[in-house]
Amino acid sequence: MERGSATAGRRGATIREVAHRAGVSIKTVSRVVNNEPNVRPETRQRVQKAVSDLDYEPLPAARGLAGRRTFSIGLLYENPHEFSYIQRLLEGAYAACEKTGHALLLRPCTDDLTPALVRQFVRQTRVDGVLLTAPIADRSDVTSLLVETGIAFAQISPRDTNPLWTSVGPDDARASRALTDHVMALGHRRIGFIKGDPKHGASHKRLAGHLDCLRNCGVEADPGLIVEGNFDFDSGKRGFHALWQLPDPPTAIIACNDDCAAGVVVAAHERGIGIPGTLSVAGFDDSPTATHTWPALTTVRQPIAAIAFRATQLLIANIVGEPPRQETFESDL
Amino acid sequence: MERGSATAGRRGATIREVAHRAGVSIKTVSRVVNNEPNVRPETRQRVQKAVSDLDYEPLPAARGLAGRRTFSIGLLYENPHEFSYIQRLLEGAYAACEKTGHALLLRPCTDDLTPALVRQFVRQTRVDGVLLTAPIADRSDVTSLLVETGIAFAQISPRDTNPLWTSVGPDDARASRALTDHVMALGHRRIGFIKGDPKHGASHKRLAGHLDCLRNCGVEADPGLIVEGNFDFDSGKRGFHALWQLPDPPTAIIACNDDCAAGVVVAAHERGIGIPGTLSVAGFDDSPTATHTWPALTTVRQPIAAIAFRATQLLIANIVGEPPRQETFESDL
DNA sequence: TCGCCTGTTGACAACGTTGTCATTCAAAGC
DNA sequence: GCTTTGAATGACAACGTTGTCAACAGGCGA
Repeated sequence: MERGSATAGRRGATIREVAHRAGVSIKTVSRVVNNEPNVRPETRQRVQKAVSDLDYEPLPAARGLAGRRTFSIGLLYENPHEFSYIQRLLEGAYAACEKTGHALLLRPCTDDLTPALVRQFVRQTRVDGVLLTAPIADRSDVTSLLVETGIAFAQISPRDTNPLWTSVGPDDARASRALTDHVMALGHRRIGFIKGDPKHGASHKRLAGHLDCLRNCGVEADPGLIVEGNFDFDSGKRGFHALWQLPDPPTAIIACNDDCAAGVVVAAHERGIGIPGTLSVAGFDDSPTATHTWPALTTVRQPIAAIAFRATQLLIANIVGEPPRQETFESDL
Repeated sequence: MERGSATAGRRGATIREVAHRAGVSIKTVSRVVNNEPNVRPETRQRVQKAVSDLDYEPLPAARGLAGRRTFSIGLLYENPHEFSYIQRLLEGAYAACEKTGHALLLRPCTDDLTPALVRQFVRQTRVDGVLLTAPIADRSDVTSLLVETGIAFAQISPRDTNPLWTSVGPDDARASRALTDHVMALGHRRIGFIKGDPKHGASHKRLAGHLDCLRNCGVEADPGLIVEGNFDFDSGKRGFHALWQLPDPPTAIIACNDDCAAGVVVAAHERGIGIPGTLSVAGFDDSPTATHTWPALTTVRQPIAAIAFRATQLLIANIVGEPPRQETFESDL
């Protein structure tokens, strides 16, 4: 037990250690950290050096207790009836948090997310655990940071599962097999497939499921029918054009998600191609796009909110000592 | 200064007051509140009564400091390139919070939101301030609760502004005038208008702007051309049918948002009506739907992220003592 | 020269909870 | 009847920061 060890351990330096190193009182450190006036520039600089040397970050709980403010903002919003992937995710995660009285802290990211940013987030907020959504769930630099820091996390829809980590996701391969099966039952044999963003594990699993199904049905896969994509509308348009210019174009196209499928539909319309007469289109996600496109897409319903709910539950259980678990959800057409 | 007043003031009861009322030690109260074992059922009950009598809610900061856990979960997600209204809202709010080191706590709501739930949220999380998005921003029961409790808040896209409260929103009336103007410039004179959800201030402002523009152009408004709606896809389909069965149907339809407009487009397609040949359709929001519909909709781009960013900035400024402000953002076609 | 500010710094007591350990009391075992 | 055990309870010290107030130094006007 290295409970009250003075040498800043895993738990991070305290204001007292910073004060000691800078040769000032804790109050002066507090003043510098909070940008208060009446500190000699020279002293201020000395404190700032100590702060960055020790990588000091004030503990929000202590600040809140002493200063009577939490440095947090609540955001109330009303979820419309039809909502997007991320809204469903938030919905599920919040529902699980609410049950146990946990707060849900948001951190929207862009694709230039670095481990340093994650580190800053967890250091600053001191969250008990972190939910990693795809594709962040597969960033090994992020997961290893969390493992090192000893912060619990759960992966949502990761590419690979790890028996040591908590993860929840849909059974993408199975869903994809079912979708391809459905399309083949309609009589299609030349089926185009537009891949999703390679950063997402789902993209690979969906392709694997598709190929699997073709093999099972004794249809030889034509590599030319499989084109790149990245989950967005434009990649659907591009995918359509790539497939349609083939000498022997497909009679059906499966896109890796609904936005992409919508791109296919629009591109086909622009070329005057009848849907579903000449070309059938299917997607994944059951997003609003699927029903708002004309004609409505065939799509796989993914229980996103339920997945996020379960992942959050397992994460919280893991925080209080339960072993990690890996679960999979079924989806239907 | 009623700093350490023993009589639970605005600030809420402490564990000590609960203990006193129940005639036990604070440790026993702690045990009951945390559902720990080894408390006589009778004692437990007595404590629970005191807790509910005093409306006691443990202070997260104190818990966090003493117990070394924060009861909060971080959620990392990557925003796709095209995203919905709420995602843009979160994006903007988070950006402002990040600058000042505030955490963003989420609270998704449904339309049966009660002041009691809001109360519970602010009591439990002790946020410094709250962002109210439309339509919650116009819930006078919610705002008056916050005023009474003395919790700072900012309204995003409220129906009415109040010089005492911080609010930020788009200039809906002006945007609507511009859109109607645009449609009329294309030569349309019989323009259908599908209203938005009456709970949202934007619905009323957009209608007002529309009527305003007609009046300015010397066109008499036909009440039959204005039908009910509620912002969703289905209400667009219903709106279309209502307008199309008129003896003298419109040549253009303006829907109060893009989802609704998408409903119009699909319903028209189902009837085999050419767009934009026979009927023109326009919407609001510049949501993904607008570009993913075929043909692409005319829509008004609303700077949602910027609005949320500014609202959050003003809220934080207000928390530290700045006076409330009301601001408006322009939008373009 | 003597106060009197004003700017800088620190000592110390909150803040409200949980963890640790001691104490009490009743039931069980001999 | 006397110890032993374990459940129930409480006293008290953390936890890491900010608010309050006192102390001190140096500059300035009277």
